Amino acid sequence: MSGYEQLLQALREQGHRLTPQRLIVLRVVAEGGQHMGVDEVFREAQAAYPYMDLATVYRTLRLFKQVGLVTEVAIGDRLHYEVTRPEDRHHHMVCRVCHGAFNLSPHYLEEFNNTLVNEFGFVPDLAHFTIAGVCVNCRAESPEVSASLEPSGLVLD
Amino acid sequence: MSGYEQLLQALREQGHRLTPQRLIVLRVVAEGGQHMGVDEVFREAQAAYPYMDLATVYRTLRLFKQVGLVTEVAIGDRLHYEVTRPEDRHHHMVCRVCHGAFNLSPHYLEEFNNTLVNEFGFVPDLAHFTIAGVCVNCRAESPEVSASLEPSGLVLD
DNA sequence: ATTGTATCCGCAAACATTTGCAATAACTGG
DNA sequence: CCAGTTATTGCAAATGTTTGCGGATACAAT
Repeated sequence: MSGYEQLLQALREQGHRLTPQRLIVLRVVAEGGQHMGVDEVFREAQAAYPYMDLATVYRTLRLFKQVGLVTEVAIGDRLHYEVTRPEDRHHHMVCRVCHGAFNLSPHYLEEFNNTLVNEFGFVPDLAHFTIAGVCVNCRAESPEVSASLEPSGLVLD
Repeated sequence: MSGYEQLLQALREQGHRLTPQRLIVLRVVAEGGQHMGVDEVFREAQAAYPYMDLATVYRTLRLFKQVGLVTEVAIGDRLHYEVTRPEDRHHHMVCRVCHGAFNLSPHYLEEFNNTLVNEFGFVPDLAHFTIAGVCVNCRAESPEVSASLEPSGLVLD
């Protein structure tokens, strides 16, 4: 058993089945490198297996996300996916001006996490999350942007 | 000029027009009290003005969100809206088990905000944001939930 | 008031995502 | 290795959301 099958074994332990379609989707997302949109995943998956259905891609990505195999990132109102690598857990800072994505070490959220647990007994899902804002570069180029726009809400499922 | 028109004046200052449809949508969201879904807003708005169109509701809510008049909250994968009241800014903690929504004072995020600005020059949109997790009650009832599920990603636009 | 102009609306069509269902195939236990 | 059980798939239809466009209308300037 090599490559991604190892990852997928985690699925079986949660009562899910290891199908060729799922293997394909995971490989596509993994090899896609950069964050991939649903349509991109579908195209590549279909190339590898012509009968692949869009609904299957949606269902598979949702499953992977629930199980934690992939991480969902919203970049410029489109959803993207990347495989979750336990060794380099990180959060994303996405610039709403240039749509650039930056990584953020989990360390910065630990304190916040502890506060919520201690004060409210609320255990937040902080494993991978994305935070919108304006990056240094874009602030430098157009200083008014960061002040003018009322920020949109931060959302998760 | 009474009530919500005052709020809507902010629109005009940003070059948008103050239409009766927008007035209605804002009033519906405001009087809806609790976070309202798109369909609920549509139904009530249509009751007040039969020609109201779903597309208009979508467009209006998107505009209001951009301008900061309303805040978008994701509760159990459905989007909900509430009017932004400058006096009681707060964040949301949404339980992924019971879908209950709890308010969180901005105070808890200040430190985090400062860290991002100082360390990375990244100015996050933290005005209203939602964080998923498991609340005290649900943790008490089914202790395994909070541990078993790999959390889903946190997402924003 | 009247007119001009760009925004906005309502409608319909496009696009995106989810769901129901019957057939298929993965896993389990014998 | 085989049969039974149940999750999963592919397809099609339902549902949710966005977009194009011509006509309507809010706002500004006369």
